[in-house]
Amino acid sequence: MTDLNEPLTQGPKAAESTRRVDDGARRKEALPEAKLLEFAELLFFAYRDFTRDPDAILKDFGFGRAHHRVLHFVNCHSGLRVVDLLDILTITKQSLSRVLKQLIDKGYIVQQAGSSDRRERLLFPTERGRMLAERLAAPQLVRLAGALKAAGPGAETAVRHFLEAMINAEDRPQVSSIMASSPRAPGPGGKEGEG
Amino acid sequence: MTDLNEPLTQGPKAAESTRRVDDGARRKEALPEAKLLEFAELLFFAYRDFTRDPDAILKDFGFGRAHHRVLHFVNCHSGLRVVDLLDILTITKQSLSRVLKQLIDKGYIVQQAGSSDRRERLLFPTERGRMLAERLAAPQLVRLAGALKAAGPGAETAVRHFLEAMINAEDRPQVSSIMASSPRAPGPGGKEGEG
DNA sequence: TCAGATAAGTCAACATGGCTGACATAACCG
DNA sequence: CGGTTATGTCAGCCATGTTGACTTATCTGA
Repeated sequence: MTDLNEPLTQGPKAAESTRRVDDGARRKEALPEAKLLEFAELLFFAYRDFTRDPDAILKDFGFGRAHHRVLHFVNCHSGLRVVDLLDILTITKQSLSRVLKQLIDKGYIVQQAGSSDRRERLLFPTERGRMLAERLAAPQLVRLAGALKAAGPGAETAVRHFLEAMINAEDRPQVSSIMASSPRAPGPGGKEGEG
Repeated sequence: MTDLNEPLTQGPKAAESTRRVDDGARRKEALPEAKLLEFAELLFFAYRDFTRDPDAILKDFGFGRAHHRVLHFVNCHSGLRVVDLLDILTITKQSLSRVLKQLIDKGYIVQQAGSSDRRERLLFPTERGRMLAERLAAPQLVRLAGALKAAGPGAETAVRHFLEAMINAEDRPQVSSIMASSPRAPGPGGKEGEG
C-alpha cells in the first residue's frame, strides 16, 4: 500500500513512520502523538476501573451498568423527562425502555405526568432508588476524591476543564444545563413507593 | 426501611439527608459529595464522546469497539502476548478470542510464536492494522490535544496524575509496565501480511 | 377546531460483546 | 514423566445496543 517495507525493527515512534508528515512539522507539535496515546490509554484504564466497583454491586441486584446510568441521572437530577435521559445516554428509546421499566417495576423509580405538559413523564427516584444510587456511587466518590487529592492542589480545576473540553462542543450547553439542575427538584407528590 | 418519610420537597442535597452522617463531619469534607458527583458525570460524558468518533469509523469496517481496543494495544505495544491483552482488557479469553480471530482473519493482526517460550503467541499489527489503528486514533488524539490545551498550562501533569490515581492501586504497576513498552518491539520476521 | 408535531410506550427481530463451563493441544519445568 | 501454563475452541446464555413499525395521548398553531 505505502512505501514501507523495511523490517519492523524500527526506532521509537514506529507508528509515525507510516505517516506522510515531515519530521519538521512533527517536532513542532505541542504534544507528540506518543504522549497523547498515553492519555488515551490512561483514560481507558481509568474508566475501566471507575465502573468496576458499582458493576459488582449491581450484580447482586440483578441489574447492569445500564441500570446504574439511568438510576444515577434520575437520582441526581430528579424530575427529568425520558427525552432528557435519551439525550444524556445517547441510546435509543427502546434500549432505555427496557432498563427503565425494570427499575420502575422493582420500585426504584417512579413516574409522574408533567404539570405543564401532561405528555411528559417526569422521573423520580424512590427512597429505595436513592439508597441504591448512593450505594453505587459511594466507591466511585471515594475513588474520585482520592484521585483528585493525588493529583495535587489545583488539579481539580484542571481536571474539570479537561473533562469538559473532552465533551463534544455542541453537547456542552446541554451538559451544563443538566449539571446545573441540582438534586432538589420537587418530588412526585409524596406518594412514592405506594404503587 | 429508614426513618425517612417526609415529602420529597427537600432542600439542597436531598440525597445526603438519607445518610446517617452528622452535618458537622460532612462540612469538613475536602470535596463535597455534590462536587464529586459532577466529576463522575463529566467522566461519563467525556468517555461517551471519546469513543464516539472511532465507533463510527469501525462500523464501516464491520468492527466494533472491542476490535478497536485489541487493535490499539497490539499496535501500540506490538509483540504482547494474549495473556497480556487479557489482563489489560479484563475480559475472558473467549471474549477476546472472538474479536482477535476476526482481526487476524481479516489481516489486521498477525501472530508469532515466542522465541523463548514457544507456547506464547506474540501479537503484531500488519501494515493494514497499523493504518486502521491510526485512523481510529486520529480523532481521539485531536480531542485529547484540544482538551489538554483547553485545560490550560500545567493541566497535562495534573490530568495524568488524576487518571493514574483513578486506576486500581494493585493494577498500577502492570499499567506502568505496559505503557513503558513503547511501540517499537521487534516485528514478526518481516513476513507480515503474506499469509 | 382540526392537522400535524411531539412525548412516550410497545412489539419484534437482530448484532455485539460480555459471561460460564468443558475440553483439547502444545510446550515448559522440575 | 507429570503437573502447570498458554492458547484455542465449542456451545450456550445474558445484557444491552440497534432498526423498523406502530399506537396512544397530548400539545400547538393555522
